[in-house]
Amino acid sequence: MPLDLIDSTPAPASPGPGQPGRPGRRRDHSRDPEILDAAIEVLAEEGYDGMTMEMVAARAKAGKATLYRRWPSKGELVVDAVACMKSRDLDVDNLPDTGTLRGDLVAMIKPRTLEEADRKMQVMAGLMSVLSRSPELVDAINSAIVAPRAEVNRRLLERAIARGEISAEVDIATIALVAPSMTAYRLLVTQRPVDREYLLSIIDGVVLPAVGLSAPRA
Amino acid sequence: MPLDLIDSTPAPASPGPGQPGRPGRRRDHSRDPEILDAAIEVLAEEGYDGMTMEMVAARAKAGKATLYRRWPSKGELVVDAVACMKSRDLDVDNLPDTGTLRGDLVAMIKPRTLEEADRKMQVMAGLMSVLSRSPELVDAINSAIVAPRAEVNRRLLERAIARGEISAEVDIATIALVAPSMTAYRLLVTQRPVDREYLLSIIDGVVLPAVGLSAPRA
DNA sequence: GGTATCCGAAACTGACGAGTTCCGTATATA
DNA sequence: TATATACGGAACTCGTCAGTTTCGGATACC
Repeated sequence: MPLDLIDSTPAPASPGPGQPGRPGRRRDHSRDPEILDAAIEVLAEEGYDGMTMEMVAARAKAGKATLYRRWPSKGELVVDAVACMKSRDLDVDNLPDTGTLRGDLVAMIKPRTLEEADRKMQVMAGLMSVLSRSPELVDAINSAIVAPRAEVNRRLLERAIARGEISAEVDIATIALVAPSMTAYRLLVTQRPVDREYLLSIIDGVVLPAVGLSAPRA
Repeated sequence: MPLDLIDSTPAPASPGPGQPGRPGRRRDHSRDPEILDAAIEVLAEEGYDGMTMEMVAARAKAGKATLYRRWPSKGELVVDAVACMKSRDLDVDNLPDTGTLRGDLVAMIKPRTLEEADRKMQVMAGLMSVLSRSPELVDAINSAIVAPRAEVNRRLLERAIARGEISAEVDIATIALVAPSMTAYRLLVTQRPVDREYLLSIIDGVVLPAVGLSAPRA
């Protein structure tokens, strides 16, 4: 394995879109998203080492040369693809408010969301063994996958405190990690499905009791 | 990637230690443990795809040919190595009893245990991207790494119920997964250390509140 | 001591994949 | 319509690694 995910050279004074020396310099970046999406798909299915540039090119109906015209290496393509994976999902500043913490948490369980989380975790799994050698990949994954999940829960918990539903003494930071951690573990480690039932057992069996609430008609 | 981790042929009617046709058939399996240990080490450091048979052989001070004399393929060596990784650690039927759930949980935090869990998680990470293609690897990992961790917590929780310290209504199965899930997430996904402090925040911030107990002088 | 067997080391084979080069074509500008 | 550019596709180089073969040396058994 050529384990330098990223070439250490700090970018050759980026030429930019309009190059001086020549008049007609047009670079068509319109197909970049297709390529990045293809990379994510292959990554989720095959993992970093299993993914080949040929697979990505084929999936994006592009030539391998085109990939190398845009990204200097497989590693950089992957980092870019992960960084561009930020979800079309719910945004953190505009979460629906059901009036109760349990309602808010349960409202997060939607097929669309589950499916997207699933995909992200597959990508995660495929990159796992490479993470320890690539700080930039760790960063990309953190801001695209890891951070958003905990942030949502943190907001919901803060709101519950604000409305007086739960005590301000609870360890929000840690509790916000419970669901993300347990779903990731379920999916990655034990290889079992994260379905509505499992999520409800986390909410009603762990999170709510931990903040001093109880599930409805237990 | 040659993604047939295991050759599908079901073992050719295992010759066994004493072969009939020939008189002097001796197979020295005394160095198998060294080789398996070496495999685990390399696996933890490089991941499945990064691990080469040459690395394992060198680490075990053995010849590559010797490896292939004992295991038919890299995949089978890895499955075997993982299966033989069951810890020298505390056994599940003989857990120290401190008299309180918190005491029991905190007593599990020992450098020795942390370190071993760490190693296991590194191996886990290295195998992650391969898991989806190898059911036998999933099984091996489950019984060597995953199951024991939750089992310990389940026992401690049952004991707490038995002594009347916590209610029998709590969702033991799910709560027993909290610590394993959160430590795995911390280590694998967020790449931060699982130290005493983090473990205490799980115990005092999530587990104890979830079962209706509270941390000492919060 | 003779013999059979297993050992570690090293050379070898074959496949595969990253990255490069080349070529015929499509397209946008002029 | 002429020209330049980037395109997809295919052929190429080159390193690496799984798995095999070969060999000289050590060791247990007779």
